[in-house]
Amino acid sequence: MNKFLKEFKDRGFFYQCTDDNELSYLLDKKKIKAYVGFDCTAESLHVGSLLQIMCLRLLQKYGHQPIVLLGGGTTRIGDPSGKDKTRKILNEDEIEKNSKNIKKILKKFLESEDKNTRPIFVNNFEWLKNLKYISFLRDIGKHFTINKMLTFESVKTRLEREQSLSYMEFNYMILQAYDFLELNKKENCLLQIGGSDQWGNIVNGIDLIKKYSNNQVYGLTTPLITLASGAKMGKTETGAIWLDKKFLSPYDYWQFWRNIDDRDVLKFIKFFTDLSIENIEKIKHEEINKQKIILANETTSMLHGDNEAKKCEETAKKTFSENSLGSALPSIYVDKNQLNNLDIVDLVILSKLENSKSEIRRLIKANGVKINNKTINDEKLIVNEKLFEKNIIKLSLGKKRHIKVEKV
RNA sequence: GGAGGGGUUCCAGAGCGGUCAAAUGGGGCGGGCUGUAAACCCGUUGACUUCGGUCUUCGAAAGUUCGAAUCUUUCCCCCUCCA
Repeated sequence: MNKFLKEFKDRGFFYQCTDDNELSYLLDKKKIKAYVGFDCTAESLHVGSLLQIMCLRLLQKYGHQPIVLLGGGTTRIGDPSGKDKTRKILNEDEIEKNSKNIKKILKKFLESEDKNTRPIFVNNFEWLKNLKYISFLRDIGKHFTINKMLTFESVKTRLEREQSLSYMEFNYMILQAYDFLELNKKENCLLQIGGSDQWGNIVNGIDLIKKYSNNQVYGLTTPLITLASGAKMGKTETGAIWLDKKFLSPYDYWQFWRNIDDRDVLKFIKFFTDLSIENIEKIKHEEINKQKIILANETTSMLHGDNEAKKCEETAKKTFSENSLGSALPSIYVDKNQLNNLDIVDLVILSKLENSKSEIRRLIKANGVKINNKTINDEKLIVNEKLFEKNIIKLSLGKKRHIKVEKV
């Protein structure tokens, strides 16, 4: 088997392929270009997209060139796959802003000195915006049959549940197929990789290319990742695990990985780090918490850099083992003039760790709020100078939520 | 087109005129145990509060009543069966 494909499988990335053997043969024979599409529905990607990013890194490792397709055009339509409702349509400015920011994030993972593996960024709005309806129907539309389109999972479920599917959304799969065709023509892209929910869309593109230009291209999908607890990857109770530090601090990102369920750790090390399979075999025998720290360090340094990852580890050690403060712990700032006018409940509100005063009062009653590691029992405690140590307060909610309060 | 069943707090799901901010389970949060894990145990889980209470919630609106999640009317949405 081709080496890339072998590692792809060894790491657990593999779910389905349109033609295993042929693809393996092709990859042995030449360096190819392969693409993954990213939605621009939010300003940042979250860890739910991380597996796809890792796929592209793996391609680079074996000398292939990744194409990143930003869905600036298709996001204007909205992918109905896996959704039971039409989602709200974003306006053009938002989509533009999102695609720029997403590109910035992806660069952190994919930037390369080698021009043969340097990522090619494209935005499908470039070609979708100029489509002429009549000629599009004649050239592209004729290759699609409604009969077949109706059998696709995304369409079928909507129809079965009598949830409306607009004609606009119905066209999404055609546009995605067209993207592949366009990339095949422009860049000679031969492979599309995506999550298992994208299978239908990918196959459509392959069929279209076959019919349109008689070229053979391939599709490869990754499994849907579920956590040992049964929850979906990337969404926690407190919110999505964003990749942009504007939305989630490196420290919190590090903590997310540090807190992964025991049963998921090795799987995730394979998924989300660059450590070699042989190396991972050795790590297997390490103590579980050490494994988690490796996972957290590797993932954080890939996104935020080595230095930041080290700071996070150090901060975690200080916070949890030494009851002190580390540099990576997120801070909030309190104006000197506000002191004495602020009670403990207000302070927690300011910290954004909680946003309900009732909840904070409840927490205080349950011994869940600490200042400088001392449990607070008085919900009316006034925040004054005395609480600060060198202009800093360590504010804790429960065992895991900590923040620095700095006086300015 | 005809006949029924239903929309309840984050989710599932009870309540069917006052004792209902609404049973129970799940999830979340806090505490305990531990390893910043899982499992388990305990507590808690609408908002605000001067801790006396106050305000908003049971698909939407209007009504009956001293009093409505519970009754009536209209509307919206889902499900099942028959044609």
